[in-house]
Amino acid sequence: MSLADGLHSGHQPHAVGQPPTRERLIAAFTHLVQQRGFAAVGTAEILEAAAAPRGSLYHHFPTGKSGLAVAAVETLADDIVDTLQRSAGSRRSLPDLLRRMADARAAWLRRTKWSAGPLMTVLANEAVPHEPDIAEALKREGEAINRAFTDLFAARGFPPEQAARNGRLARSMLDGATTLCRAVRSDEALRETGDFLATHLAAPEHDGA
Amino acid sequence: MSLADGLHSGHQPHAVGQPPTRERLIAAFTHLVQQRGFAAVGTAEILEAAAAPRGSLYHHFPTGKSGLAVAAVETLADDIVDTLQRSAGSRRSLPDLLRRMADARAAWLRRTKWSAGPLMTVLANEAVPHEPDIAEALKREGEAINRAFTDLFAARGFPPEQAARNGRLARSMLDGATTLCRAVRSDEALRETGDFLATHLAAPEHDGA
DNA sequence: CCACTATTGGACCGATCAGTCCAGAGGAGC
DNA sequence: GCTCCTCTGGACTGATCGGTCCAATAGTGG
Repeated sequence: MSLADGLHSGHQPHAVGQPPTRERLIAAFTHLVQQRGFAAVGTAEILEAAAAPRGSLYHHFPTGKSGLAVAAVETLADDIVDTLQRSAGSRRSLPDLLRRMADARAAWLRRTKWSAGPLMTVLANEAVPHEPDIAEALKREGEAINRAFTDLFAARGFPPEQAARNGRLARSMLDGATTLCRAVRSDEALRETGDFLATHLAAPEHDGA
Repeated sequence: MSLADGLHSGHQPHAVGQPPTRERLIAAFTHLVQQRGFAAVGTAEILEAAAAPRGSLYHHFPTGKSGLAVAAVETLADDIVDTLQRSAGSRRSLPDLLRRMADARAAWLRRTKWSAGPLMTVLANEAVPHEPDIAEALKREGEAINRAFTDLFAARGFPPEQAARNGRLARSMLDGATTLCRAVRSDEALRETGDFLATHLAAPEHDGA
């Protein structure tokens, strides 16, 4: 339901080489909200960035801005889960994979000059109490991502319970370090987190619970 | 410069038993922004919660909402640093202290029904790129908190470099778990993080860097 | 070629936004 | 008691907000 579902009936009147309006809206929303947050980004700005008229937004997302947010969260979470599944099936070692995740985030922060944060983290910090649809999407997709992390650890030989725990820990450590790095404008915490994940979370545990 | 600095000259015309306007504004701002974010909270709402007229806001904070945010960040960070310093001087063990921090956050999230996040995390996720004053306050106060965490580890016998690293890791893990718990509306990740901090970060390291 | 429907384009709306301005209130120092 | 100055109270403003509405457009199946 998230990608290229336009095959149930004809009619894709967008210029070739350009993604259809719905996807341009999602991309523009994601980009802007990652930088400035949900409430601070107006629909006019999203529309302009997506080069779409106002009517299109409310055609594709009848519930408006919050519907767009839900779609953006779903799209992004699908991407993340896909990437994690591909990682789980790859031949790389777990320490290597975890360190690469931290490195990738650090590189992203540096590239964007610390101006962008992870979409779901950004939304979780402002939309939880008063936007039920977004809160539900965050919960649902967040759990899906946690499951993908769990599978990653399980595929490397961790027993189910430990895999689930370490998956949650890895995710929250990466997100926490990302936010801290953003606040302090330094990638130090992410580099340390990568090291720490690789050396302390990646090997099946010796001690008990 | 942050508390009870009204002694340079007379004139505190507020009703006894009620904090002065400036502090009521900071408290109202902090409370509201922790729940819904900086951009989503309007000045009118802050004013109403603080029972203050509009003129007072721009009297105490000539730069308006962002000046209020800076003061709120400074006030809160001072509190956090104080608490950490008191912890460092206490007789409690480091594992105990770390676990208590995680527990305290979990209890707070449960009490607020997952509707509140840490002020600095909330602001870091929306205000960094386009509000230079707030960004600077977050950087400055964030580093002060990191230093307080460092001192806590150093006071328990960690060599300086390890203390700094573990301090940053502890902070980012706590913040990351808090955000994740908020998104998923469960305190599981925070409880696991408390355990993990206590068992893996609290004892001076055996292995090299 | 004729509906039909999905999509676009944009005018328009009331509400709300952050911020300005200034007239007083009222304690403090002389 | 007069002056001074901090602080309050609130009317006001232009801009912008998210959302509604509908006419025009343009592919598609019949």
